[in-house]
Amino acid sequence: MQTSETGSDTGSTVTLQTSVASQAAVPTQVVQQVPVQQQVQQVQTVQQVQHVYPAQVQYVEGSDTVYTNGAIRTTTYPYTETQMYSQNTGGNYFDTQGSSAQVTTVVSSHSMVGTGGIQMGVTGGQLISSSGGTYLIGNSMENSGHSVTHTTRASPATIEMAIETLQKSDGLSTHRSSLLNSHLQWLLDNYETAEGVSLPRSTLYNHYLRHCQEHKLDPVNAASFGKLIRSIFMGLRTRRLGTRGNSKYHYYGIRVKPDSPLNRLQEDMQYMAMRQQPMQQKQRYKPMQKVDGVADGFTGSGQQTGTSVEQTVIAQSQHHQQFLDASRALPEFGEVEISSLPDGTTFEDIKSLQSLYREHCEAILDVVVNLQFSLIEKLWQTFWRYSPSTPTDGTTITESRSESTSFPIHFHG
Amino acid sequence: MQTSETGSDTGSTVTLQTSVASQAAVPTQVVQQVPVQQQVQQVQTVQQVQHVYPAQVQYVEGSDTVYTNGAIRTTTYPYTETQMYSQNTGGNYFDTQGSSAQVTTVVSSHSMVGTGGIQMGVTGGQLISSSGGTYLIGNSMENSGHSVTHTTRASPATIEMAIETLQKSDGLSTHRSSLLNSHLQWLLDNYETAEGVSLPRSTLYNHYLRHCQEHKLDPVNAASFGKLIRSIFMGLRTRRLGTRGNSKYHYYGIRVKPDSPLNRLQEDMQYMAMRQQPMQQKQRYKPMQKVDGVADGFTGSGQQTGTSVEQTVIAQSQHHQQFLDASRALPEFGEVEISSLPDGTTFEDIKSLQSLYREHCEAILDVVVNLQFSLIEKLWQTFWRYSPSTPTDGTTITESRSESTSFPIHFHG
DNA sequence: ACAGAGTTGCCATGGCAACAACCG
DNA sequence: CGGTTGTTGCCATGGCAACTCTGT
Repeated sequence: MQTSETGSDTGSTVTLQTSVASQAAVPTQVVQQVPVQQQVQQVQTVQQVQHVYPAQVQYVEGSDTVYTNGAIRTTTYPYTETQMYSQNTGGNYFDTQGSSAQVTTVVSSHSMVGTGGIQMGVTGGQLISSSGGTYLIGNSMENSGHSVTHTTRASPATIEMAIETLQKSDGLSTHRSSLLNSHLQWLLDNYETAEGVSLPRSTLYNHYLRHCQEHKLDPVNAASFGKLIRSIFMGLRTRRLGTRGNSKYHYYGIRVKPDSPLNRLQEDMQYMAMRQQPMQQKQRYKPMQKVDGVADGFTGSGQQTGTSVEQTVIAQSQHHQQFLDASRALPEFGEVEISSLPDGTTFEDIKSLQSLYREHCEAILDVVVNLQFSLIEKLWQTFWRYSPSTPTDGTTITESRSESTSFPIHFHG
Repeated sequence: MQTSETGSDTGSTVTLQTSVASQAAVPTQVVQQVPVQQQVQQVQTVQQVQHVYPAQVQYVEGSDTVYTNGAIRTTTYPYTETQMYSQNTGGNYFDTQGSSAQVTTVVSSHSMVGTGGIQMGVTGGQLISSSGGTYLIGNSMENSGHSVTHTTRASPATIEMAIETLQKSDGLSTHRSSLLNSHLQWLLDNYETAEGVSLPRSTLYNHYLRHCQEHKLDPVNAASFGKLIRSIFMGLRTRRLGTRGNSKYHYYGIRVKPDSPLNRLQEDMQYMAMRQQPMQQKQRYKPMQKVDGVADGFTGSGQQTGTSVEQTVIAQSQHHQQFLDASRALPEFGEVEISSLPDGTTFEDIKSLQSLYREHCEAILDVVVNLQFSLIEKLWQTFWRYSPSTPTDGTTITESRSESTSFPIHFHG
C-alpha cells in the first residue's frame, strides 16, 4: 500500500540537533556537531509480523464525542481521559495533558473537527497508518494466540511526513540528515507499534542512549527523543504506570520487536534483576497469574470476553517483559530509623535524601539492566558530586528490609 | 452587578489539601490537617478600582479561528500559540501546551465549540466577568492614564463556581473549607486580573507561602496553587518570560492590586535589589525607556497606535513592578576561568555547578525581595546540604564581572 | 464498608529548537 | 547579512488528588 519512497535525505531532514550544552547564559554558544559523513541510509520499510498478541482494542463513537482509547473505562468517570491524538502530519501531538474534557476538541491541520476529531474505520484486525489523517484501529481478535493484530506502522511515507514535519524548514540537508536517519533506522529495526503493551520511556531512552554510545552518535535529550519517536510511531499514548508513588511515564502502543537484540538483553537482565528481588517483591507479579478476563493485567482494556489462558499468559509475559523496570525491581526502602537528628535537619530532609538515593539506585539498576556499564560511573559522579565526603552528617540510612541494605553494592562489590 | 452571595462554606469547599509529605512509598499516609476552626469567612466581593494602567488589550476574531491572545503576532508563524482558555465552570484550563494548532478546539462542558471557542464582546473598556462562560475583553483606552481597563474579576459567583468545580465531590465541608476560604480571601485581596501584565509564578507562589507562614496555614504545593489561582482568576494564560535561557513561567493576566501590601513590599525590595545590581545590569531596563509603539516592552501586544508617552511609562513601570525578579536582578555570572580540572570533572560539571549556584542565588534574592528572611536558612540548607565542606574540590567559581563576586554575601554579611 | 493500590487529569517546571525582531 | 535575543510550541518529568478496583 505504501510506495517505497525512502527517506532519501536531500531536502528533508529532521532538525533534531545534537545536544549542545548551551543552557547557561553564556553568549558564545558553540554548536559542535560531529561531522558524520553523508551516508544516505535506506529506510527500511516492511516490518515483520510475528508474535502479535491480540490486545483487544475498541473504540467508541458518539455523535460528536469520540473516544479512541485503547482503554475505555466503563464508568461514570468524568472522562477527561480520552487521550486523543491527532494523526496529522506530525507536529501536533496531543498528550494527556491538555486534551479536552468531556467534549471533542483535537484537530489536525486539515480541520477534521466536524467529523468528531478522529475518523475511524475497522479493517480486519490490522492497524494501518494511512498517511493522511485517518486512524484505523483494528478490533479485537478473540481467538487463540499469535494473530496479526497490528504491525506495519511507520511506513516510509509516514517517515517522510515525520521528517518533513519535524523539519518544517527547508533547505538544510546536512550531516544532521544522516545522523537522524541512523536514529530512525535503529528505531524501526527495534521497535514496532503494538496495542496493549507499553514501554517505560526511560527504558526506551536508555536503549537509545546505549545505541548512540555504541555508534558514536550524539544523542538528543529525552524531550527531543520523544518528538522523534512520536513522529515515527504515531499514535503513541501516554501512560503512567507503576506502583503508587512510583509511577513512570510509558509510551503506550509500542514494544520491542521480538527479534530485536534489545529483547534478548532485556530478558537476561530481567532475570538477573529478578534474582535480586526479595521474595515479597516477586510476589507482586503473582496475582496476575490468576487469569481472568483482563488480558494484560492493567486497567485499560475493558471487557474482554473470550480470551484463552494461553493468550493471557503470553500477553502477560509480553507485558512484563517490556514493563519490568528498575522502579519495580527495587524493593521499597521502608522507613528510616534514626535515633536523633543532629542539626536543624528535619525528618523531611531524611526522607528527601532517601528518595534521592532511591532514584539513584534505580538509575544504577536501570543502566545495569541495559548493560550500559559505562554509565555507572557517570551516575555515581552525578549523585555524589555534591557530597565528596559523607552524606551531610553521620546519619546512615537503614532499611527495614533485610536483604536490601546497601543495595548498589551488589553491583559494584 | 454581582450579587453578594458569599462563599458561605457549608456544602461547597475546594478539596485542595494541605501538603502532606506522602511522596515516598510509605504506606501510612497520615493526613495531618490543622484544625482551624470553622470560621465562615465572608468572601469580599467588590474589588476597588484604582490605578489601573491601561495595558492595551486587543482581540482578533476570525471566522472559525479565534485568537484571544493578549499578544497577537502579526506574522506567518504557524500559530500554534493561540493560548485559548476555556471559560467554563472551572476545572478545565487549557494551557499553552496542548491547545490545538491552527484550528479551533477548546471546549467547555457546555459545548461552546460552535461559537469558535470563546465568545467575545466589547464593552467600554472594562473587563467584566460574567459568571457564565463568556469572556469580555476591553479594548485599549488610548487616552491618559488611570482609566479603568479591567478589574472585578473573581466575583463571588465565580468563586462559588470555582469551589464547586474544584471540589466536584459533595458532602465534605470540613475544616478544609475555612482553610481554603482564607486562601481565596487572600488572593482576592491582593491580586486582580489585568490585561497586559504578568507575574512570575514563583513570585506569586512565594507571596503565597509567606502569607501561609504568617497565618500558620498549610500551603499547598505549586501545582495545586496553580489550580487554585486559575480557578479564581479565570483566563490566566501562560508565558515564559525572561532572558534567553532564564525564562520563567508567568501568569499572564494578573497583577498585584495597587493597594496591596505586597505591592509596597515588592517596591521597597526592588529598590534594594536595584541598588545591588551592577551598572551594566541596570541598563538592561533602559532600552525600554525609549518609548515607541509597544506599550509594555514585551513582544506580545502587537500594534498599538496612539499611546501617550505617559501611558507607556506607566505601563512599563507597572510591568516592571510585577516583573522584576531574581532571575533578572542577578547579573550574569559569566564564564568560569579555571586553570586545571582536578579529577574527571569536566567543564560541563563546572557549568552545572555554576548553574545550580545561580539558581540558589536567585532563590535567595527572591525570598529577600519578598521579605521572607526566615526562608534564607532553609535555602542555604537545601543548597549546601549535599556539600558540607567545600563544593566538590578546590576550584572556585570566579566571575568575570567585578562587582558581582560572591553575590549573596551582600545579603548575609 | 473500608483501606490500599493503580491509574490518570491537571497543574507545575525545564530543555531544545523554531521563529521574529533586532542589532551591528 | 549573519549573529543574538526573547518568546513560544512540543516534548519531557513529577506531585497531588480523584477516581476505580480489589482485597480484607
